[in-house]
Amino acid sequence: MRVLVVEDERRMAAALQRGLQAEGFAVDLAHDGEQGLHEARHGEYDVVVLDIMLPRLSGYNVCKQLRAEENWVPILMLSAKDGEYDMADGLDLGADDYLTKPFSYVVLVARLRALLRRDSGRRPAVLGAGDLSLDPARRRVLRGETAIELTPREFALLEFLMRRRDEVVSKAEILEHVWDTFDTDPNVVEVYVGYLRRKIDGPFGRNALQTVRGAGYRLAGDGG
Amino acid sequence: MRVLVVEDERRMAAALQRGLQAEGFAVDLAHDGEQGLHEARHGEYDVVVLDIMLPRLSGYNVCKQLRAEENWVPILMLSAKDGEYDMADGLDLGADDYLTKPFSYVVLVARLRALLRRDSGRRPAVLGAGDLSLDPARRRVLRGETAIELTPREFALLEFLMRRRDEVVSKAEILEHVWDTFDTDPNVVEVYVGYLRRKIDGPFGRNALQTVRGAGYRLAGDGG
DNA sequence: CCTCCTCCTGAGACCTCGCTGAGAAGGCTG
DNA sequence: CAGCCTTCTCAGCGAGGTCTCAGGAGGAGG
Repeated sequence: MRVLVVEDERRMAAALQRGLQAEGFAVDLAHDGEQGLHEARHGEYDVVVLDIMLPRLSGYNVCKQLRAEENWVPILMLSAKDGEYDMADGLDLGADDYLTKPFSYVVLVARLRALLRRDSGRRPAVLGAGDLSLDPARRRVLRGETAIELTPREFALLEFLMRRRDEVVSKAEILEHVWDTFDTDPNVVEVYVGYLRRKIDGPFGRNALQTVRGAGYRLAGDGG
Repeated sequence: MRVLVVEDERRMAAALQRGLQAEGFAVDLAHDGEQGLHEARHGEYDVVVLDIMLPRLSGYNVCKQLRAEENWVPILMLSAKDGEYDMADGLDLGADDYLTKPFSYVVLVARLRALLRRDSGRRPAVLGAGDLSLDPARRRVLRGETAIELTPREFALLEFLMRRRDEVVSKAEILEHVWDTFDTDPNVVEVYVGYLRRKIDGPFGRNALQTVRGAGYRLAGDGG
């Protein structure tokens, strides 16, 4: 899941970046309104966290501009408590949610998750593929009744594949969303696909995670 | 435990915040009905204290709206003595308890604790996990028959984990709910988990409080 | 059948995360 | 003020997780 954080205050931006990355998000930063608008337009983000008080172009205007361009990426606005802007205005302009500073970090994460859930047509809380199931909130994976232990990286990879089950996803795409880089050796994806297979395919070789030569990987919707 | 206080009168709001914080609650404020509704919807509160007389949207309507949305967070209503609304109306609308102003601060805390204890009537007064039990009201912890002495911080941590037993909770979440901060060094959580383990795992090493590397901690429902 | 290329995998280096003991700081009690 | 308790910080360590590398299997194309 890719998040764009538009925030001029460096310390706050860095703290958000670290925190969200720890939660498994891929985080990009923009430090003023113009840069933020540019990134939001061209990057493919699942959600944007947008401060209101920004140099060059206020978050208020960034939001207005994006909506005017028919860009409906979910936006969560941040405002200072005594801000000159009323938060209700923010919602009127097309923001999906707002938080007042100082806000709690866990609340931010919870609301981001809520936005992501809402946006994609009320995704079920638990992802499934055949008798394979993954619960992002509880961070749990089951094959039938038995739990499967995954490392953080393995979990992020499986979650990404399950969200796009039956689709072929390229290694570049996987690197971008799960590793948050694009110039890394794609071999690391192969290695982790290998790890995952050993864990999710169970004793008698299913084939949940298929290789599509020259194109990428596909997670079979029936779980193999 | 997180509390949302919706109260427009600044002095009263500030007093409640200070007082409840001293009791170990994490307190957020909202100053009008709309803001309160918004916060209650999106924040993850364990209980909401809701004044009836509010600008923009009455507490009465906030409560009605929340219940209409299937949001069952425990609500304690506050009303002025001569209010136009009857408390019975409040309870009809789905509030869980009410207090008439002027109320005694001690009574307020007691009722909040009561609400948390029953958690809208679905949870027992005493939290349990195997032969581990914790009584929030009496501030007492037992492993089987033998009492365990905990410091306030240790107790708060264990209570939080027991309320969410079997779930994986991140260090950030723990910091948020038990320490009421989010940019603190997470090491303090590790240290306190260590303290707790030494006290609750007993002489021959159970494993009630499990580490989920890269994700957080889980309190096993069977007590280890 | 041979060659090229993609993908798989075991080994191992490296680094991060979580645990722990030591102890400083602050508050409360006697 | 001394002694005790609680909270929190810090630094070192060990285990576990991540990633790189190189060799090999096997499909695709000639």
